Amino acid sequence: MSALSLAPRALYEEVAELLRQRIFARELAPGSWIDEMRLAEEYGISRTPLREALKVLATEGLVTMKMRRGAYVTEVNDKDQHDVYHLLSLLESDAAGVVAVQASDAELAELNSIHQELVAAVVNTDKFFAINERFHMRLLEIANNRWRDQMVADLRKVMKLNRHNSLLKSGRIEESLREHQALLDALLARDVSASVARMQAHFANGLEAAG
Amino acid sequence: MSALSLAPRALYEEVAELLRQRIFARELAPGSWIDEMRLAEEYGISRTPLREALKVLATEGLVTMKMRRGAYVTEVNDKDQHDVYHLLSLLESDAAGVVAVQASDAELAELNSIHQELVAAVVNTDKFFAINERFHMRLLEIANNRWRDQMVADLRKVMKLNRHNSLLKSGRIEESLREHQALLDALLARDVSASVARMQAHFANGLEAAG
DNA sequence: ATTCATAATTATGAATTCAAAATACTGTTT
DNA sequence: AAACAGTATTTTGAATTCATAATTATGAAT
Repeated sequence: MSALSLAPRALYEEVAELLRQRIFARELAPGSWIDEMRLAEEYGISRTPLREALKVLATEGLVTMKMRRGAYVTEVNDKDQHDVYHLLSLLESDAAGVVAVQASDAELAELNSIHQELVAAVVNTDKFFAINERFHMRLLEIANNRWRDQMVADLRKVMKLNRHNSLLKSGRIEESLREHQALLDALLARDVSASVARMQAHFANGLEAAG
Repeated sequence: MSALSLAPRALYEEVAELLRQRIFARELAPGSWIDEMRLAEEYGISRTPLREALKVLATEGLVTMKMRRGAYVTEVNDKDQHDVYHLLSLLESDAAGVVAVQASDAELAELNSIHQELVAAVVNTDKFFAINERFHMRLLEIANNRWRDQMVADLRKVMKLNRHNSLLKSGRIEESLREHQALLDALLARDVSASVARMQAHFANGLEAAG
């Protein structure tokens, strides 16, 4: 009904983001059919940009196109969940190794400062999650590989499809904090293999918690 | 002009594949503008499925969409080349480790038999390349992670954008064969860390050759 | 001749229209 | 009541049309 805000991004990008949010919120449930006409009308747009957005989501893996029967929200089973998590662990721990070697002192100091924020936010779960996310993202940025950034972003999106989506269980805050501290120590010591190992351990524990 | 063959795949997929081939063949050169109307007319289709295909390629990283000025073939600089290669090495060496653990004896035997074909094809460069590709692909399949398969496929596409695109220089055939042999030995011994290391070495040498 | 303003052209982004396939519905037969 | 055939409706996929932004061409002024 209501028109979308004037887009600095292309309309199909805007729509893709809206659909992602609805998929992550499970408003569009895994396995369910996506009603193009209904959504186009709801957003007050034509099917054309909506279908373009669906094709983008299909390439990202969030949506599955079935020939002559439209788009469906991808169902992510336990094995998929495990496989994706494995790749995230691989990519992010490699990034940690790169950061240990390549980061400037200023960049390491910045990671350290984000970590201090994390320590301070230990009482506030939501804030902790947000800062934790920022720490991981900033580490990736510092590792400076836009292709990995893209892949990690896509994989994290897929992880969000799962009900047990959080990469960080609320019961593990203190434990997670210790793991972060260990990672940071390794980074500041510029110890590559230790940095990789600490990040791997962080992920290994996270998966266990996620079941 | 001439219509496309009746598609078992969706038309936009078909078109995406045709465009990929033209991009890899540098008929559509890096940095160049993609003329929608011209291509649509050439393929005898409308702009609609062509534009859908372009959005898919944009999500894959082969094409860059510029707001209100259309699609451009992505330019891959030396750093991109290096970054992508790094990720391929990471993903495929991890896959080798997984295969060392998880593969059945029959699957390892199959890899061994492909390797024997490789040995036999050492005199025929084109054949060697093809079999080498098959070895890598089969190893990934055995590692059994469809998300990694997709990522590796996309990264290999990006590698092809570069002029020095081959993952295997012709001067390195014998050397490459020795690396494969070492990898296979590690796999057959089910030695995970050795398998990972051998695959990493294989990639490290390949990049050096690629300059 | 060069710069600038304006008009004409072209290309993009998105809506609309259309054809064909898939699905749902209806009524009949057993 | 269940199964089926045939029809109507819905939905997809793709072509066409349309509005607007960007580019190019034209011409006037310096």
